[in-house]
Amino acid sequence: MSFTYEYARPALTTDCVVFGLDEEDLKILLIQRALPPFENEWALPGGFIRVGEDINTCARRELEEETGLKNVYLEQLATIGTPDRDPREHVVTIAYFALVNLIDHPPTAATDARNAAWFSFDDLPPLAFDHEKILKLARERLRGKVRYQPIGFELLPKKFTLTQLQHLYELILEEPLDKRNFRKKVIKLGILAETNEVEKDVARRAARLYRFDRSRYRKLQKQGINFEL
Amino acid sequence: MSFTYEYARPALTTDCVVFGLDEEDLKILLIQRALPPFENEWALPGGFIRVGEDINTCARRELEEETGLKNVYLEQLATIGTPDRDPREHVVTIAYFALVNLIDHPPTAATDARNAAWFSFDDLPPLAFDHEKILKLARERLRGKVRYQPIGFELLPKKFTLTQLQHLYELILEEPLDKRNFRKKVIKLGILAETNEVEKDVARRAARLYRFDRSRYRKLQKQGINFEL
DNA sequence: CTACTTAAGTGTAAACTTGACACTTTGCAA
DNA sequence: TTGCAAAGTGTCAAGTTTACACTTAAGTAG
Repeated sequence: MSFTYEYARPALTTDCVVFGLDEEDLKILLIQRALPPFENEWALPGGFIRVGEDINTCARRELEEETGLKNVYLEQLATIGTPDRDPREHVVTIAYFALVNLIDHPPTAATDARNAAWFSFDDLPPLAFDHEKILKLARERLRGKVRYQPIGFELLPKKFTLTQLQHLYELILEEPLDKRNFRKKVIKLGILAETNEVEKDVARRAARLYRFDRSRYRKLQKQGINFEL
Repeated sequence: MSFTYEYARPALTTDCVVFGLDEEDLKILLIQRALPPFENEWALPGGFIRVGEDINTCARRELEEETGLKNVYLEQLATIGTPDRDPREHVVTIAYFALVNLIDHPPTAATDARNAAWFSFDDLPPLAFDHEKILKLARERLRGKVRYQPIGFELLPKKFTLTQLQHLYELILEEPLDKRNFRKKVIKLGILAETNEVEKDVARRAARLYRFDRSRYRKLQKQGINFEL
């Protein structure tokens, strides 16, 4: 079967930059391509949009098919339509970025048999197409986003310590933050709720666990905050 | 001539929300459709992407073809791909927003023979497709943008008064600002250069004219600012 | 059971920023 | 010359930001 149109059309894809946080680092989820072009090279998960399919649905579908991830936080990043970005033909791609909690979605769960793997942002393999450019764009967006929207719900486990949260911000902003000032500021935002649990299995004083206050978090996500430190 | 593909493809268009500032109001540039669907209705300027054409180039080309505007400030807004947004078939559109100075591009220049016209944002005709939704999205983006990027270069004439600049901010934010505080804040940003000219032909004390310091302006546009008032 | 290690947790003061607020000056026109 | 309309200007109190260091708690090793 084939499809005929009066005018030539570029092909349309979605690609997804998935950020995950583990104990140590901010990571990116990549898949290894099974087919040419760029066979065996690493690439962002993504694929062709089907007619009649909403583009956000497509991004989620491709993500699940290729990496097993679902129900992730997904946001449109940009659309890239440079004519020569795919050697086959003119392919326009809608880039997304996703935030997932690597502790609930550990590397193994996504990796098995699917050839998907998590990479540290600053230890990436060469990437297919212009995916490195898209990845950098996503990285910048994340850095920008953190200044006017709360981030963390999506990347951290349900319960976490203030140190973990600070560490996340330091990874995103790539600068050290002052512990006391960070705590003052983040507590004043009112998005955190103290639990009466503490960390387990640590060879030192255990830190108190917090969780996000979902409704307040969503509200500030809409309103915008001002987070500089 | 026709083009055949193995899989069905959505069509791809660009649409552009053009904001213009005149003495009184923030305006939007619309065109009246010559062909079905939505014949004779008002719509955002835009059209189909050609194979081999970069998408940003397409947005500029369509804007110039339909409205005569060129060399405007253009930024990607979002890509919308709801399958039923066009009654003919699945059309994915890449929405842009543009900022132009209505004093240098007066309505007449764009309107002549082309059926393009400027409308006040809160006095719009019914719009074709989902263009009203796109327009609202652009309006929100503009309101958000103003808080972390300097805006004005693109919308104001070369030389302008502080009152004009304040008026622009009041239009975008839809709230009145305090004159003294506004001036203090905007001057401290360091993006303004005093000229030694004043307004002409006003029946009152003439205000001093300012212009933007281009390099400082661009720098802050990249770095981001924090503008709340 | 003591000492050590490691990170948790906590407060203050100075500098700076924000926000509220009202009167005088200027230039033209009547 | 008087009136009008908008330009232009400063201060103070409240709140925010920033820099900075020691004590507490919990587990581990000797």
